[in-house]
Amino acid sequence: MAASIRDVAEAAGVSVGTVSNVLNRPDRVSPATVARVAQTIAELGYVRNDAARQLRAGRSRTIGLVVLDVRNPFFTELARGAEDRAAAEGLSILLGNSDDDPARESTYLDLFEEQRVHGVLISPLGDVTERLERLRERGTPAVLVDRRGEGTGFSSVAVDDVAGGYLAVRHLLDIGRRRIALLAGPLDIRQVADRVVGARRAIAEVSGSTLEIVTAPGLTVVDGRRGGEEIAARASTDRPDGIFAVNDLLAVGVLQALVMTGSLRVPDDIALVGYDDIDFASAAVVPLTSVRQPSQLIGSTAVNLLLEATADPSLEPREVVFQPELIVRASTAR
Amino acid sequence: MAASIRDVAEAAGVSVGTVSNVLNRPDRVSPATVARVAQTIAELGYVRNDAARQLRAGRSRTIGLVVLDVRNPFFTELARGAEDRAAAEGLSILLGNSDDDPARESTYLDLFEEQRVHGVLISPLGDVTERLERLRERGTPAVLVDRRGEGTGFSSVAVDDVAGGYLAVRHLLDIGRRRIALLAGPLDIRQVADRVVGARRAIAEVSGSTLEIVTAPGLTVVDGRRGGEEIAARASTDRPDGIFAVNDLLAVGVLQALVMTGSLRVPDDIALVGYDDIDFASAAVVPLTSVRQPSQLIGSTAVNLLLEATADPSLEPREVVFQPELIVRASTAR
DNA sequence: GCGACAGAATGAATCGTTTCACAACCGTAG
DNA sequence: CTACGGTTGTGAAACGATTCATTCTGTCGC
Repeated sequence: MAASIRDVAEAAGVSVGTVSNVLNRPDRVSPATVARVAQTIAELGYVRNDAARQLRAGRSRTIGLVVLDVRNPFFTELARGAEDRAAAEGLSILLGNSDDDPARESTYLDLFEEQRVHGVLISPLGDVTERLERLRERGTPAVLVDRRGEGTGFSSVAVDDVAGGYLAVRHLLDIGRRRIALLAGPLDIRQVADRVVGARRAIAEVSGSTLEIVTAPGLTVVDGRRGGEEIAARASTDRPDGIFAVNDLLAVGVLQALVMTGSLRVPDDIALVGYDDIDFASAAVVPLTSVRQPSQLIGSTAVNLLLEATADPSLEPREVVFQPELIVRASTAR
Repeated sequence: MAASIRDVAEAAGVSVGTVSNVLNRPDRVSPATVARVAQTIAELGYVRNDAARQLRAGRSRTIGLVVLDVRNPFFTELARGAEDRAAAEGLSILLGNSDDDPARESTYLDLFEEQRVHGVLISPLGDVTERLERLRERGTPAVLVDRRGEGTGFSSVAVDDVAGGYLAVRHLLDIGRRRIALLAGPLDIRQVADRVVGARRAIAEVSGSTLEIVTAPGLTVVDGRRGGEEIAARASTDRPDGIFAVNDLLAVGVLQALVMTGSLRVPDDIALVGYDDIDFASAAVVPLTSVRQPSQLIGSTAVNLLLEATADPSLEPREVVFQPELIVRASTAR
């Protein structure tokens, strides 16, 4: 039904090989022939069949990316960074959303394996190193994103969450706050735990400062609101003068709780710092100071590492760690 | 390097055809042979090569989906609905984000065409009907999402935005509000215009009610805040007692502006209705009444229409239109 | 006028799977 | 004992692009 390279060859009066050369190495073909073939391609509406191409090449021109949650702007930005970088190499991104479900993660890896994907970028959930090793034996490299490679033997791109936690709390201390509350999510999430470590480090540097850790069951706005309400209800002597919420959703919740009291002002009574710098952070009632991660850069860097590994599989794995950046807004501005 | 079906056949002492049958129609093979082949497949770590499969089949087992904006929860939910439905048919979803850029949209269509995708779901941006017709001639059906098919000859799945606008304003009238302000985004966005039409219809039904249209330059929280500030600054005689914002981001902005005045209360002084029912709507300072669209259902229905069209390409195109649903929360509760 | 040579074009082999016409085998009914 | 139907299994022919060794063509130098 659809025109194949053979049809084009016949119509243009050349061999299939020549048509292929026009498509892939036009410099090896005389300009006149290139023109003629291009013409018939247009006339016949010929479109290359990627499956045949892949079969011959042994691998596809697609990079598989598995993220924990597509609804999280951090990951969509990351995906965007990866996509743009990949496009520059003529590769495309197949985006999978594991949605915090190991079964879904595994299904995507199966799919990628059957597709003989060019490489895999993954922000791993379950224990996938075994799977990834199998892929590597097959010649498909993998790069971990938003997670240190550590002893896994894979390259990785991550953000220094310890530094991020430090930045946030150090900033609160720098503007004169001393009684800091840290609103954390589940401490078994590595990112959360690291940010707490960083916060402790900052506190240790300033004598007379104290850190109180309040844990929330999740990382949503509602969780944040609960935490904020608890804090707002305290006697003023028992209240912190600075709060670091380990992500922006929590911070937004805290902000809502404080604003609703009508008496506590941000930042005058309590200064507030969030994490992730999502769009909502700058659009909150009181624009939120937050710690920004270079999400697009993480994505593009991950693709770079992947390309490196493709070019030379014997290369030692590399661990790239980016430093987060503090974005100061009204919620901590004096 | 990687084991092929031929290697499996040799190792198991059967023909390639038999291995293929074990994989695709195990009922045609004796149980003993199935077991033996399955065993060697496991031993050799054989994984089917999808490219070869596709080449033979003439089309891939993937559905291409192009959305306007992956960061919009409406579309990620839609994608999720499509994905789940597709998975049930053994198909997977290739997700493309056009990001309001016709060039990106076009690039994705190129990619899908080269991949001989099973079908295309698209929430179109530029004029793509010509492209889609070409795909259809090739045997690749397409379904439009979040947009009426109208005279295009393609099936479509959309939401009745006129009804949505009507629902929102009718609700404000039902709770006794009469001076309604409608905070709109750019009126050349079809969805926005339709919601305005629906709002007018509701107003026309209740004598003594008035509708004032305030247009914002965009659809973000910041735009909403500006609009809200303008309204809050008015003399009380000139102030509406109900506001319908054409999306939740605008509504959140309005809410922030009203709350910040400290004197205007929601819903006592002004009731507020949003649109889309994003997560933030229920998590706002005052939980937001909103109009919900069945996003997952739209996605799964779109896949259904696609499968229909695949099964019988001569079928007349169908237009499915879903009705939105009003979710009442505190921002309008008496 | 001849050989050499570069540039251009050819066409067959190959990638790994599915499919389908056919062969082999087995048990059973006549 | 044979013929027959049904089940299993076989193997070769596609699918469409790329690649590479080979052939062809024309030009140039001597």
